[in-house]
Amino acid sequence: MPVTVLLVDDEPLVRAGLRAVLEAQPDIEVVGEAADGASVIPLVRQLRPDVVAMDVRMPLMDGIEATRAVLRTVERPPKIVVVTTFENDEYVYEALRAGADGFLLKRARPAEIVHAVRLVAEGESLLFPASVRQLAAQYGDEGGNRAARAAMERAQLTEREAEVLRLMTRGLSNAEIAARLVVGTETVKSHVSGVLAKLGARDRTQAVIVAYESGFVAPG
Amino acid sequence: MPVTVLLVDDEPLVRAGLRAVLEAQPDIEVVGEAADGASVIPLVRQLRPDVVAMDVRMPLMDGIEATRAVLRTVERPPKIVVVTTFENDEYVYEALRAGADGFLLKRARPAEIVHAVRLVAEGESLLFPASVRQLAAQYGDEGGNRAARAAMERAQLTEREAEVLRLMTRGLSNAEIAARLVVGTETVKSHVSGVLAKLGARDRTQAVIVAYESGFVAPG
DNA sequence: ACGAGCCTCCCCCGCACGGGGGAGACGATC
DNA sequence: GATCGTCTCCCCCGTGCGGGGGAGGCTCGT
Repeated sequence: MPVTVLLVDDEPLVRAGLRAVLEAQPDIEVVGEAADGASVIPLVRQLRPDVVAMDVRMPLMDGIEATRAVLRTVERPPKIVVVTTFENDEYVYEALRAGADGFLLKRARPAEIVHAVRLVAEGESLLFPASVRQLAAQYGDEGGNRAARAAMERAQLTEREAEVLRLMTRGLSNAEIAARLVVGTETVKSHVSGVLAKLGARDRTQAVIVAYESGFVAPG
Repeated sequence: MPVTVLLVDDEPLVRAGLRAVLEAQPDIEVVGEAADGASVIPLVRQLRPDVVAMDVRMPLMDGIEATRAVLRTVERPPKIVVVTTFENDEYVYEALRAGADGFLLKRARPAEIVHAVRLVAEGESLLFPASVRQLAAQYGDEGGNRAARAAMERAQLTEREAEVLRLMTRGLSNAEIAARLVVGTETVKSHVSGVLAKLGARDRTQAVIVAYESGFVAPG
């Protein structure tokens, strides 16, 4: 069975572009389109797509609220890929926090867009795909994954969270961090959860990766 | 209660040096010395030290075998710090695989030696301590943790293990790696275990750290 | 023909991890 | 005084993770 996709973008041109790219694939099928976030939920219920490609900046209801709404109200919700123009779009981060499964740059090459859709359909996170890394390098990012760096910058970790993250990047367990900071393990878990949520990471390993990619810690 | 330490080194001079450094601390007590690996086990049973500072290169029984023997035959075994002269001592890696809790360079500054003993006594791993990082940088290591790099070089990962590690550094879970490589999750677990053992890492997070520190993967 | 190494998959098991809640204390801000 | 954010700690709960075994098939080299 093909991967079914619902496109959500206020610009018809973008929708057409995405449709052309995706429909060129035999295993991907665009089952619907929406021009604003408000019409997403009924369409999702009706069409039950595997993946929703959602613009972040839209009139009426933006991609963040739409993502939240879909995940909250639809059972067995689709995977949501946030589509954006800029790496440094602060809305992307909010959308990821809201539960989106990844993000996609509009200027990405067709093959990368297709790849991204397939990956999230398989249930993978798109926070650190090789394609994004290459893309970042391609557009003149010298050292450090721009996406990861943006995630860190806008994460606004508290002092304590930053300290916990630093210890995570040293390979310490929650219990070890607790001992080091002279607090309870529950407290550390609390901070770790905050770090994961703010970085859009699924587990401590991904958080450490973001830390390295963003330059929060430097190897060597 | 103070941290009790057993010194194991064939050179009396080194033992004296370690003793002098450690005994200068009010919370650390050297409870015994051994000149070779063979006499370690009875001494550990008798003295029940918190930490054993063990040379890797010794006559009769080297630090690797001694480490293995202690961990296998003694219940509630002490923490074991492997003492070595060179970062690139291949025996160190073997000792870590055998279950040692960390390693220590003989040319480390006294404060760092003391720090290391305290840390392992607290139950922390000494694979990635800041002191070692600083030390590596101090001795002209440009970019990349020398210890981590040495670990990677001598790990001799198989092709499959290297591929799995690469996917780990992209933040993928075992199930996701399995899907990507089209194998079972049990297979992935098997490879992950191999990677962890060979790198001397406790969990996938530490493995990813070693990968970054060694230059196995480069951020950006 | 035999062993060595690698890849593959299986079992059982304990536990750290992370999600989802809630809650009290403190300081800053309004 | 009230509100907000931070830090601290607590509960329950599911599961991914990693250790410990084992085992079969494969290729390669002797």
